[in-house]
Amino acid sequence: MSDQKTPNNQSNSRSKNDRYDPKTIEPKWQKRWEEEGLYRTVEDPERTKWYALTMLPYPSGDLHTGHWYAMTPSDAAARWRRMSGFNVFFPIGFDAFGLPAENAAIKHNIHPKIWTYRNIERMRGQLKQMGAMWAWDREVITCDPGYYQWTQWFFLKFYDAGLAYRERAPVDWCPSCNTTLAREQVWGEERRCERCGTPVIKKELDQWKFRITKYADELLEGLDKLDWPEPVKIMQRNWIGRSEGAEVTFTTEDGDPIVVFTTRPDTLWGATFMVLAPEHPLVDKVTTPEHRAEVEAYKAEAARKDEIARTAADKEKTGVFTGGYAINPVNGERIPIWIADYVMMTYGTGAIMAVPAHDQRDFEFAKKYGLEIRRVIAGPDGDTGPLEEAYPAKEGFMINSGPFDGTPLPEAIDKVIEWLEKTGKGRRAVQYRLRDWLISRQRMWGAPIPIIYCPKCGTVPVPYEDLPVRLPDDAEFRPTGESPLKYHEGFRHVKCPKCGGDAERETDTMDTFVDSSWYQYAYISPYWKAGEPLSPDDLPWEKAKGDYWLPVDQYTGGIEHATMHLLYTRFFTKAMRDLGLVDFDEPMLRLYNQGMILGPDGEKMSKSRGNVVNPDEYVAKYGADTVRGYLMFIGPWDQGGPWDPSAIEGVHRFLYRVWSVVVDEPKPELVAAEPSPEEVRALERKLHQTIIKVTEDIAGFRFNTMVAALMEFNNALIKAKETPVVGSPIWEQAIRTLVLLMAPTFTHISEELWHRLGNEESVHLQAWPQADPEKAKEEAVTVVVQVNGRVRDKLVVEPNVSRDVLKEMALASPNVQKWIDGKQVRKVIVVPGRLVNVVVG
RNA sequence: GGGUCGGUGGCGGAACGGCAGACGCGGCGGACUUAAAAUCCGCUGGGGGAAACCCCGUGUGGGUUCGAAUCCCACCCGACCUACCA
Repeated sequence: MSDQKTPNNQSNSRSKNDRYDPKTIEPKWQKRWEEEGLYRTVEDPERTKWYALTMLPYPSGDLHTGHWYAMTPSDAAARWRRMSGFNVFFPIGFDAFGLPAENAAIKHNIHPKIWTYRNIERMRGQLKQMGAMWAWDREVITCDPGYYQWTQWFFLKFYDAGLAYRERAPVDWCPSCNTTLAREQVWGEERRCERCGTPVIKKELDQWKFRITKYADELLEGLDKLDWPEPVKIMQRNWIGRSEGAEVTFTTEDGDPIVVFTTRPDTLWGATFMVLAPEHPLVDKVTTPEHRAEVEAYKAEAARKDEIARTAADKEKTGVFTGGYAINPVNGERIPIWIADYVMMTYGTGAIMAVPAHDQRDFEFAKKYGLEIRRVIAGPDGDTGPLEEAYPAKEGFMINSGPFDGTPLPEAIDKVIEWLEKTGKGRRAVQYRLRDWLISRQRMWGAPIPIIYCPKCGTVPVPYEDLPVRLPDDAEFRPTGESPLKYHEGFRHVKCPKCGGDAERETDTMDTFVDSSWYQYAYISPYWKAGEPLSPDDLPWEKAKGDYWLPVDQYTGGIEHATMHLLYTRFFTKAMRDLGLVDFDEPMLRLYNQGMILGPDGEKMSKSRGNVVNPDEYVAKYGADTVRGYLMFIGPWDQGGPWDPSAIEGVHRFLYRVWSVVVDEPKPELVAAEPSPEEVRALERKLHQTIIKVTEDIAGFRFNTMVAALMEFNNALIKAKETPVVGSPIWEQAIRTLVLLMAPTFTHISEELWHRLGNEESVHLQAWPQADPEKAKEEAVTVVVQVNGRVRDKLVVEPNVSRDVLKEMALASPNVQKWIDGKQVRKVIVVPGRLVNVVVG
C-alpha cells in the first residue's frame, strides 16, 4: 500500500452518535457517482481493457431477486478488476422485444412500445439502486429503431452471404385462435394453447432460417479453446450432436433408392426390416393397396400425435407394415418396409435400417411385431447366443456377415465403410442433431424481417439505405393474437425497390435471440449511425472502440442459455468474422454460470407458490449493500440456494460493526498506550492474510468465502480495538485496507467510510491492496501429533522446524508415550509444519 | 432413457488427501435496562466423565492410503437440463 495515512486529523471527523444509516448514504453516493461520471466509459489505450458482461435483462417491469443474484456479484468482480488496474467496461441494456409486451398489449389495450418503455423506466431506477458500476452511457434497448436497424442490417448481410434462406417448416398453430404460437405459448404434456386451452397442431408455413449448420463443426471444435464451464460445453456438444457413420443406399422393389444413415455399418447384415418416418415421401409409393388404409390411418394419427406429445418418448413404440419391401445392398436380402413414429423426418434421412439385435429401439419394435432378430455381432467372449435385449456395444466381432465374418470391433466399422465406398453401396457420412435456426416469428413485437415480395421480381431484400423497416406505432391489437403487422395496410403495402411496382412486405419478425446475438457489439457504440442511410460496407459500431474493447473477457449469466443464446451468439460471431466485421472467432472468452436463487422454502420462486421475495423490500429495510453482501454470502455462486430472511440480519450486523470499528472513537487510554510487538505483529499478519484470501476468492468468484474472510478480519479488528494496537500505524492501515477490500462488494458504505477516513477521491478509484507474503506468514504453527491416525497431542512450533526435530518432539510427548507404550513403533510419518503420525502395532 | 451438479451440526455453508464444522443464522447463558428491543461478552455436532480425557460422527456398502468428507468402485436419494438422434 503506497498511500501514507494521516492518523491525527481523521479522528476529528468521527462522532459517537453517528450510526450506520444506509438510507441516507446510499442515495447520496449514487447521486454523486452519477454526477461525477464515476462509471463513464473511456477508451484508454494506455490501460489494459477488461470487457465484463452480464446477460441483459428482459424489461418485465420489476427487478426480481434473480436479477440481483446474477448482477451484483458480477458487478463486484468487475469492480475488483477495475481496482486492480484494468480499464473496465461493464454495460447494461434491455432485451426489449418479445411476447410479454404483446400479451400486455392484448390484455390491457396498450401498445407494446409504451408498455416496454414504461417498464424500462421503472427497472432503470431499480438497477440504479444496486450501486453497480453500470456504464449507463452505453445503454442499449433492442426494440429501439436505432438498434434494430442493425439487427435488420445483419439479416441482409446474412441474406447476401447465403446464410439466411426461406423454407417451409412446421409451426405450432392454434386452430381456435387461428394463429401461430411461440414455443413458450404451448403448455404442458398435452401441448395446449396458453390462451384458450385448445390442443395445438402443426402447420407448414414459409419460414426464414439462419444457416447455423454451416458452422456445426467449427462451433464444436471452438469449445476446446474456451474457458467456459464444462457443463455448458457438454450441453453444446450434445446439442450439435455430431455423429459419424455411413449413408447406405437401399432400394425399393421398384428401384427407388432409400438412403439411410447409420453409425453402425458393421451391423448392416443384421438389418431385418426398414422403417420410414410416417412423413417420408416414399411412403405412398411403397404402400401396397391392401395396406393402404392402415398406413393412411397411422399417418394421420402420427401427424396428430407428433403435435400432442414428443414428450411421450418413453411410450411403447408403434408402427404399421406398408406391404412394400426393400433390398439390402450388402446381401441382396428382401426386407419389409414399416413406418413408425419413432423415426423422425427431421433427423438423418427420415429412414432407418432396423437392426433389432443391436439397437434397443429396433429390438423392442421387432419383439412387439414379431420381426426377425438376427445377431451379427458376437460378444468379446465369442458369445453368439440369443439376446434378451439389444447388444449395442462396439466390442466383439462380426458374424453372419458374409465376407466380414470374424472382423473384430471397433475396426470393423471403418472396414465396412471403406468397402461400401469401394463397391458404391454407400459412403462415409456425418450427421448433426443441430438444425438451422428458425428465426421467423408470426408476431408484431420484434424486428421486422427486411424483405419485400414482388409479384414481378420475387423475393427482394430491402435496400440497406432504407433501413430500418419501422414497426408501426398505430397497430391494432386483436384479442385473437394474430400478428397486427399482417393487417396493417400501411406496413404491408410497399413499392418494390427493384421495379417500383406494388409489392408486399414480409410480416414476420425475428426471433428475439437474434437481437441478443450481437448486443455485446452494440454496447460499443449504442445507436451508431441511427437514422442515417446504411450501406453493406458499414460496421455496426465505431471501429476504433471495437478494436479496443472486443471480444468480451468475462461473461456471466444463467445456465438456461447454454444451448440457445450462447450457441447463437457464437454463430453470429463466426458469421461476422467471415463477413470481415471482426477478426476473432469467439465472442466471449470466459463464462461463469451463477446458480438460481430459490424461495425461502427451497423451491423455485413463483407467484403461484407465493414464495417470491421482493428485493426492493429488503433494500428499503437494510440497504443495497446488505442485500448485495447477503446474496454473495449465501453460498457458492454457481450453486444458488434458498433466500433465508433471517440470515440477512447477519450481514447487516456485520456492516454495522464495520461502521463502528471505523467510525467510533477508540478509548483514549488505549491510544496513548504502547502495544506489544506481538499485538502489532498479529494484526499485521491477519491484515496480509486477509488481502490474500479476499483477492483469491473474488478472482475465483468465491464470494461467500470472501465475505466470510472480511467478517473474520473485522472480528479481529473488534478485538484489537480493545488493545493498545489502536494507537499504532498498523491499526490505521488495517481499517483502510478493510474499507478497500470491501469496496467491490459493499459499494456505498465503503465509499462513505473512505471519505470519513479523510480521503477526497472515490474509494472505487483506489488501487487494490497488495499483500506482502512475508508478513502473512505465521511465526508459529500447530503440528498435530497422531498415533495410528488419531490426534493425541499438538505441538506449537516455528514453521521451519526440521523433520527430525518434529519426530523427536512427537515421540517425547507424554500423551504420545501413553499411546505407544508397550507397542512397537513401525513408522513415523512427518509432514513439516503440519503433522506427525506415529504408526504402532 | 441420457446428461450435469449435489448429499457435511437444528439451518445456509467451510475444509477438497493431514486438527471436520471457518463465517453466518438459530439456540442457550451472562452484561446493560424498571422492562423489552437493540447492542455487547461467553458457550453451542452427538454420547460418556467431577476432571484430565475417551468413544462415535461428512447419504449407504466396499477399496486405495500411515491417514479419506476429500481419491477409486458399486448403490441409494435429491435438484436441474435434455429427450425416440438411427
